[in-house]
Parts: sequence; structure tokens; C-alpha cells
Amino acid sequence: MGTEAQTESQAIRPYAASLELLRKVGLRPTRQRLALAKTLFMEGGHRHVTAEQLHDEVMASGVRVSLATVYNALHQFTENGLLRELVIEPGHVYFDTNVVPHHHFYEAATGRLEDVDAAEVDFSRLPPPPAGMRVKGVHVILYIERDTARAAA
Amino acid sequence: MGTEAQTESQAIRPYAASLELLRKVGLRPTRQRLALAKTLFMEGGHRHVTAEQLHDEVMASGVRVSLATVYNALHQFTENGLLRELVIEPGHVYFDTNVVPHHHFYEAATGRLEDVDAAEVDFSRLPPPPAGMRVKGVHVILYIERDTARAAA
DNA sequence: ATTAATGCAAAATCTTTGCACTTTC
DNA sequence: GAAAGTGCAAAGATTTTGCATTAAT
Repeated sequence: MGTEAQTESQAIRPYAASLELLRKVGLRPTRQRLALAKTLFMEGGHRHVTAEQLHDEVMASGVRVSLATVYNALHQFTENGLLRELVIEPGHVYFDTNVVPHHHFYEAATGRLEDVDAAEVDFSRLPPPPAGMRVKGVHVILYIERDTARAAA
Repeated sequence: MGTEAQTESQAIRPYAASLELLRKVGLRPTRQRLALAKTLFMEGGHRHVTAEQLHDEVMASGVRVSLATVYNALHQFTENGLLRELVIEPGHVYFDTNVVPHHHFYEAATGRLEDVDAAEVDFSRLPPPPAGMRVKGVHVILYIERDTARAAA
């Protein structure tokens, strides 16, 4: 098994994979959307980004994109199930590349968000929804902070 | 037991109570802050308001206040533990008069928020916080929607 | 009198939009 | 070459700020 064959079959080929992703949801694979998709989805692991962060990052990678286009793309990606919108602190909308239902750790001091798998949270008690309503989803935010009172125990 | 005695001892006297509330947290009881405190805290039940909603409401009650003052007051109230800030949908900060830890139902279609008492939620499983961190608080948001598939059963 | 709070309008953010130009199909 | 997407700058929306005026202690 040559390295090339392995590379082609197993490793992520960002361009091809991004192209396919966009095709799948019916968005034209433009240079800009490809660059954004590559940055968001092709670097392994899940991400939480703001429009501005993503814009800076893509620009830094050498692709010129306008901020308006980043906003457009983020919303189109969201509408097509590629991203999930998260609002936790005032004035900042995060886009989460993890679209499977899950929860979050949030460190207010740094603004850092970290995923919590849905399987890591279970409820032994939940209230019944108001009359005529049904619960469509649950989001648990665990606010964390540096543990200063840290004994070696 | 005369009605007057009862009124004075039991019923809420908005002005006096608001005044005392502001005094207690060390904010000068100005006409504007008194009006805002009365609207927020003296009508029974808990509230979730945006700055603009509150501004409209207080203006409608006949007290002239500028929107900037409403923002100032909301933040001062928050800093002094009288309110809790909530961000659930982009572009809107809600201020919650319920400052005891609790959770929320949220109906996206209408923007309606409803309190869920902390006692109504229990966890049978929670993840350990990241190394060196501790969990400071938990907020559960239960997304609800109209239950259309409603059989009479 | 002193000190703080208010109001206004202007500024700062973040986000969306209108329209000419460019790119993809 | 038709349809969709992009970029820019301008407009919107929400929130904050600077400073003269007004009110509370």
C-alpha cells in the first residue's frame, strides 16, 4: 500500500471534501465558500467561531473575502445544517461546527467554549412543558472558572 | 382588621419598596430609577425584559426616561444583584428579575421566556469540568414549540 | 455646595442590504 | 449567457459614551 493511495483514500483532501460538502447542500462552490468551508470543517475537531474571527483567519490564509460574504456564508451554512448558531454572551454570535445536539462548557473570563457530548449529560428530572407545547431541544451551559482553591489531595 | 391596616402591612407599596430596594444596594433613588424599579420588581411575578421594552413600558406609564438611562439602570441593577442578564437569541439581551439560579423554557417563534425552577431539574449525569476548572453554575434552556400533533387522548 | 445621575446626540459595534461587477454552471 | 455570488459602502439595529444640565445628598 503506497503512501499515495493511502493519502487519497484516507486523509482529508480539503479542497475535494469542501467541494463535495457544498455540492451536497446545494451551494455553489465558490472560491470564498470553499475557503470558509475548508477553515471551518477540514481542520479536524469542532470549532466555535464568530464571523470576524473566521474572516481574519481566512484572510490570514491568503484568501480575500469580504466580511459581508462571511456573514452570508455563515448563515447559508447554518440554514443548510452545516453550522449551529450559539449565543451565550451579549454581542457575539458563535457558529458551532458541531451540529449534533450537545452542550457546552463556557468560561466567561476568556470567552472559551468547549463541547460537552450529549451522552455526558442525563436528567433525572425535567419539568413538563407548558400546555400545548413540546420540548424540541435542550441546551445545557456549564459555567466554569479557574479552580483557585486547588488542594493537591 | 381594617382594610387600611392590612393594606399598609401586607400589600406592596411600590414607591416605598422601590426606594428601600435602591437604598439597600446604594443607588440613589432618582425618579427614573424608582419608576424602573417599580415596573420591574413591584408588579408581582418575575419578568424578562429588554431595554427597549422596559423603556416603552415606563414611558407609557407616564414617566419620561431616556433609553440611555434605561441601559445604565439595567446594568447598575445587574451589577448590584437585582437583575440577571440573559442572552438567548442574537441581538437581544434580556434582563431577568429572578436572580436565584434557575432555568428557562424558550419559545423561539415568539421569543417568549418562562422560568423553570431549579428544583424542577435534576441531573443523573454531568461531565467533570476540564482540569483546573470548577463548575460555577448551570443553565438549562428547554426549547419548546407548539405541539401540533395534539391528539385528545 | 458637592456629588451623582440624566438626557441628548454622537459614536461604536455588529449585522444586513442594494446594486454593480464577477464567477459558476 | 443566464443565474447566482461577491464586494463595497451605505444603512440598520443595538448598545455605549461625552458632556452640559439637572437633581439628590
